[in-house]
Amino acid sequence: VQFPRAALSDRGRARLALISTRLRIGPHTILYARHDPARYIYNIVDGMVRSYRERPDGRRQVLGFLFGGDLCGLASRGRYVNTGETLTPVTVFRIPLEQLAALAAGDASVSWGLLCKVTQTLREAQRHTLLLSRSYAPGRMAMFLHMMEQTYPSPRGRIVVPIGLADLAEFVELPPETIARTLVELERRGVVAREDRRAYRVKNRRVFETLVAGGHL
Amino acid sequence: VQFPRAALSDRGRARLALISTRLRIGPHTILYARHDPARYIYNIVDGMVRSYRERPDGRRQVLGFLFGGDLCGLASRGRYVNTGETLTPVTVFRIPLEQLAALAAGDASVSWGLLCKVTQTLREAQRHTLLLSRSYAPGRMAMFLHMMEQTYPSPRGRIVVPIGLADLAEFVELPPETIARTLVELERRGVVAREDRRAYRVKNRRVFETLVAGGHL
DNA sequence: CGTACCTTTGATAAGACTCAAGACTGGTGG
DNA sequence: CCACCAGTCTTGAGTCTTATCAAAGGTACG
Repeated sequence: VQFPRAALSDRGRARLALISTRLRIGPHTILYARHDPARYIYNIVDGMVRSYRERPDGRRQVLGFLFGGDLCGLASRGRYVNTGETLTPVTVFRIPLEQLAALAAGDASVSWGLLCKVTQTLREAQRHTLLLSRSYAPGRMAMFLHMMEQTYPSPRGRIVVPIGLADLAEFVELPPETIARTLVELERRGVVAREDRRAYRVKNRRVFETLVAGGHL
Repeated sequence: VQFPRAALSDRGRARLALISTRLRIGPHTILYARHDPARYIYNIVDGMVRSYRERPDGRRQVLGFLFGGDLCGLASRGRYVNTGETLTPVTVFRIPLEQLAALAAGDASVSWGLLCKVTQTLREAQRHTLLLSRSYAPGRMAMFLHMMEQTYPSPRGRIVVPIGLADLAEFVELPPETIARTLVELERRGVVAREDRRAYRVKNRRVFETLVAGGHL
């Protein structure tokens, strides 16, 4: 599937606006929780949200990072399947699920728009799968940076990672120690440079791409 | 998002039937290839399809296994993003993308139906992510069996794995040697038993669940 | 019966995880 | 302005798992 990034019709957009609420939310706030009755879905305008599940051992399994333009709050049989938590300050449109369903059932342009969004989310999920499939830590980190570079564009080749090491660790599914070590290693080898505590720059694009593609240092 | 598994309206279903073609396809056949112009999407009726990408080093990165009821042939900007290949003999509905788009743009029930399918695919992708996030091999294998058990139901607790070791290896992203070793180990510990070359049975459900949940042997 | 492929086993080395301690940061209050 | 504190990040040493290479055992098919 997919599909022109066909915009909503004006009428559809107007109707959506009628039922949705714009909210500003602080960092590290739960938007919705797994197993809770799903009443809203969220369309992110700006900021970074993570979607995760709790594991029996208390650790978190991160399913994805979501950014402006993404939809979150997926549900199955009326319950949220994941938990959504803001990482940075976030602006969202909160859309009541029932009204949305009613709207979408009658307006093809609305359900079409939703379809495009979900499709996009699916592609994100597959990128994440790709990331996890790289078992070599430097490769996985390179892929993460590559992902941030594309998803969260920033001027002049700066790669901004607006989150802490622990959050990052859960996303890439490596212990924080390994992350730190690996970043130091990448820096030592001249592949990337650290501009700022939370910003990097690719110094050797060739080696970087090799790592992303699956090569070893 | 998600959404009653709302059936298509009868009218929508009839229209879909008009434009789609039912095909039977042999095993190990390419349905569609990454980067090719996307002309069709496929609704699987029966059989098993894998969606993958080629890596620069020639190995395959499997994005998912697809079964009856799943939709495949996702595209972006008019090109397939993954390659779809049958593993077993497969029955599919082949639906021309352009006609589908036209239909969905006008018929909310059709685009709604698509939305449900894609949402389901997304959940599958997230299950796969969950699988890969388990870095401990026995845990990953347990999770794979668990997944096959749910997705591909079979009588009396038999877990059928209708594919070869090499294909399996690409899906779970472990070398075939590790798979073999791990399965032998699981058997030796009495967690699962091998009924047949390609069918297993859980012998110790408690330990099995522990592994799925993230515990170690 | 032989051959080709798939699966299993073995030995080795590389890499990642764990636990633990040390450095750094940013923010607080004296 | 400085000292302190809590949290975050980095480094170190050792253990364990897994990847890799190589070869033997099995199986299916001609």
